[in-house]
Amino acid sequence: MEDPHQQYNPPPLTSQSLPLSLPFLSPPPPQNPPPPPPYLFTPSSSSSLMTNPPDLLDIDWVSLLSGGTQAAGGFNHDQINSFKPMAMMDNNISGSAGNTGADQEEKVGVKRKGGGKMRKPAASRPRFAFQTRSEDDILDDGYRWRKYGQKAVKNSSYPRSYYRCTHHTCNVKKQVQRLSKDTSIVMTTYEGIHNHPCEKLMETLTPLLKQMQFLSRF
DNA sequence: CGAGTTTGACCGGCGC
DNA sequence: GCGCCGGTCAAACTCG
Repeated sequence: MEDPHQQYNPPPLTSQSLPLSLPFLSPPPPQNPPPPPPYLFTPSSSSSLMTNPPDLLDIDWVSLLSGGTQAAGGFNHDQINSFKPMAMMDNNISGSAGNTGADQEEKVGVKRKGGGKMRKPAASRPRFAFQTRSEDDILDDGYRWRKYGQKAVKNSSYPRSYYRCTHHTCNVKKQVQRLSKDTSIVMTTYEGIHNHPCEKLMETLTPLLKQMQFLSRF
């Protein structure tokens, strides 16, 4: 099948062209009612989304994304070549069988070996795909991931790797695949929204916070 | 020893 | 119905 990712060839990423809010970087704020979907680029139609995201150009996305240093949980944005918002693409991301969008907690009880896809009807989770120009397949986004699978993909000489967020309450997944057409580019697809703070961010901040708490007692 | 990776098996959806 | 394919599971393995 066609690689749907090829349908959109975003321009090289500049400091002006990153999405405002990324679900895998920003846990949903404690609001009530729940916050709007994390993908803030909401074009009038999904067809225009891929070709010309209109609302992305006047914001310093890199600053927003990186949150300071990479060690503090931001991307190494030098790596980021381009992005493609997948949230509107729903079941279009990969696979002739469509994507699962399956929440594990949505399982219908039956446990079996080898899994297979647990489909979740209609309402799929937000998805984002990034193209990064990097020799490393793994983009350091500040979260911790555990690999749970790897598959050779048709029409691609490189396997696709499957990762899950290691946080016990978090169900975010990502897929990583190097493009066979341009082997310097890695396509990373995120699925879902982290419901916890960035691990590295917390690692960085925790000592600082403790020190602040200690000092504030005086 | 726990956490993470590897890898073959398994499953469901889709096209024919 | 069958085969293909993508996604997931889980046992075995590796690593720190």
